[in-house]
Amino acid sequence: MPRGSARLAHADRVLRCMKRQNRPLSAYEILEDLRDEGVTAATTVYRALAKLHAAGHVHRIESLNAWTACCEPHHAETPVFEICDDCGNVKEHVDAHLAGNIAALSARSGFAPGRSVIEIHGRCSDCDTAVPNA
Amino acid sequence: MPRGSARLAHADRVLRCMKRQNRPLSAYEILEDLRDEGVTAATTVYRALAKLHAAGHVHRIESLNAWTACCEPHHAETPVFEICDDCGNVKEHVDAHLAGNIAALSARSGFAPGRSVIEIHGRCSDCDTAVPNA
DNA sequence: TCCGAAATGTAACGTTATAACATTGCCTTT
DNA sequence: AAAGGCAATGTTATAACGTTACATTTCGGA
Repeated sequence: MPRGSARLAHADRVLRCMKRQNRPLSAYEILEDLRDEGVTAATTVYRALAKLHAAGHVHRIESLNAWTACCEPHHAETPVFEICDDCGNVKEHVDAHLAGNIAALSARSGFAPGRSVIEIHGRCSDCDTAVPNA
Repeated sequence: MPRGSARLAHADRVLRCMKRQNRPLSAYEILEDLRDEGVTAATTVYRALAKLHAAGHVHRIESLNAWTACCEPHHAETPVFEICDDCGNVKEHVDAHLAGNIAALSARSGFAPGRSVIEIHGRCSDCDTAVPNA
């Protein structure tokens, strides 16, 4: 492995790895993917994910204990994930209506909202078409 | 511990334990709480939680890896949780607007929605009043 | 060149969840 | 009463996910 160019690059490697997939990856799956690129420890992956997450480049899917690349840098918006329980594909949305609902609900109950987790499980159109009645 | 009445009761004990708290508990916290009531293994707690969850008596808070008692048996509705990151309190809501917008979003994208996870982190009114600018 | 901050590695540990299999108590049938 | 079934529980081990602590390496700037 190129020892001289190893600096600053692992976070990039992690992000590239995630973008190669269209499904959420666990930190340990990323680790396995990147072993031959010189990443050897879970710690490194988690540190990279923390940085990428802080920078808005990746999201954590709470209901899967897994991580996915952000489709693009929409900074403050709350993402909505549609998760196909069949093929594992995840699609990211930003929906102003949903965000408004959350704000309204919080306002009614006197709650000061911060980050929101919205994850919809189900079947994507491909899988649903393939096996309509499952 | 009453060996004769130990049968069939652990799920009830777990539920009672959860209702004594107004915050989500991890399975291992429940286990510690119930050691002196004769529950000795994580497996038992998880089995009880699975049954209670299937029956709609408890919810899992995905973003906390923890569990909370259902406020009341609203069966098919998607619950919305407001989670105070300060005091740990969790409030459960049912919001028809949110549910409707999720359905609408899914319809637009051809996704067949099943269960949804909606968890709003922030500060409850009590904590927000106590320390308005934190 | 030397220093310090940031990145990484290593190892151990903590937390959450499940698998595999044995055991116990209760209930029904005979 | 004996036998058998069944569901709940226990025991043990392990998988999966995540963090901590500390040493080492590397890079960039004074």
